[in-house]
Amino acid sequence: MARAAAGEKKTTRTRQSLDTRRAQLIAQGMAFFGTRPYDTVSIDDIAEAAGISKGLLYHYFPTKRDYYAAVLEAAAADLRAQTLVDPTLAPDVRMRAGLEAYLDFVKARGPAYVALMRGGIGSDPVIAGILDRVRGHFVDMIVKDLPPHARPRALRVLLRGWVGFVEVTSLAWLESPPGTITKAHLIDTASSMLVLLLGELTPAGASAAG
Amino acid sequence: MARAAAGEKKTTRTRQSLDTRRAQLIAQGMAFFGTRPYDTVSIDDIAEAAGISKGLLYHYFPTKRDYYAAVLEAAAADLRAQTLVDPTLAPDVRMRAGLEAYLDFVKARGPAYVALMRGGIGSDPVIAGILDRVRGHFVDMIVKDLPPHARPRALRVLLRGWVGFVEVTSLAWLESPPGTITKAHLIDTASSMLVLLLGELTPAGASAAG
DNA sequence: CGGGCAACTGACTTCCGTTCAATAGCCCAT
DNA sequence: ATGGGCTATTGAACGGAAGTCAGTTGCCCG
Repeated sequence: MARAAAGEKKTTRTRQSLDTRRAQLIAQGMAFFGTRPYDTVSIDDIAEAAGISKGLLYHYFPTKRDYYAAVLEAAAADLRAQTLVDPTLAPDVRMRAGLEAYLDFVKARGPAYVALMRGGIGSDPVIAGILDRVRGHFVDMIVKDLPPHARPRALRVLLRGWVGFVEVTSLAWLESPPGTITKAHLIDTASSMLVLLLGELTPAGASAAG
Repeated sequence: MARAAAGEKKTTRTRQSLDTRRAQLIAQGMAFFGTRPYDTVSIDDIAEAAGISKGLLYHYFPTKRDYYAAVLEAAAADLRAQTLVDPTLAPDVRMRAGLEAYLDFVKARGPAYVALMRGGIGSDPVIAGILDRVRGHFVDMIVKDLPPHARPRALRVLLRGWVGFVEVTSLAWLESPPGTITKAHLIDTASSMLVLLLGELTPAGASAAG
């Protein structure tokens, strides 16, 4: 109601399309949540940085947690998109290409990626689900190239472990001083590990049968 | 001030030693943070469950985050203690024993362990540091048994990855329907992976020399 | 037994997530 | 072009939770 000293930037109210605004807010969220822990980022911070009122954020996301989940989901989609490789390539070449794309992605996004993918809010089922699906996606990519397996579920557990191996080495690589280990070495080792892991599984060597 | 209707349970105030109370609060925190996400647990909840006033909790921990960190640290110490193995055993036997102890621990603690170790508050350096140190501890255990390596830092990055492999497979195992994969199979595979990983490193095979 | 140290309390402040009635930019029918 | 309506947008208000502090009381030690 204080209409007195208007005329300065009262009419700055710019109406945006739903998708545009949503995209802006998600980008804003990536910047914040990639830098600071969830509970230290306030809705006011985000609203101010985005140049909108706090209320508007709730027009797009029902809750702070939902907002965070949306941001994380976007980051996950980004990762998936960035690690797509030409499906016509031979499986082993494709795997190395995917691995390289993954490492490039991690390096390019740096700490923000680390922060987001480390999980944000532990033990929230929705959040954990998003991260699980990212790992599941990579497992799918690998399984797609494999001949049918006698124990698909066991296979998936172990492949998920391999994805964990890649994740953790990536983070360690990112945080290690330069010269500690090369990207090529990482790709070589991860590839070998996958080959060896699959080799462990296909023969009758797997002891735990029945 | 309002001393009027006293006499009921006003004198319930029991004075505890610092260590006792602290231990109680940490146990209480494990129960809460193992079940619910960080930001849905209020100090009031914990205080009420512990039968103390909110103010007292701040007498022991300067901040909710510090409290959380202390709880996580305790959980980590617990894990370390539970996975100690007889150092006189042969290295390979010791490794399998450690692996088994780890899996037993995960199984026994179940979801609470998962929730805590998944990180609670993403991107908080203190929290991340605690989890990093747990992984580092396991890497230390492995490295201790190894002959000196030409590239110790690269070795540690990859061993850290192996620990990640074990972590992720453990969680996948825990959450998978029974019969998916046996503990013995997991131990076999993880052991093989470690042997193979070390085999990849020792020979001149590592392409990326420097 | 009484004095004092430290555990303990509870009320208070501040800040943050969430709600909602009111407002105003933009598109469309006329 | 214009005015009406749909909805993006606002800002103020509410409840609740983190953190503070001056005061209180259990307990040990002389």
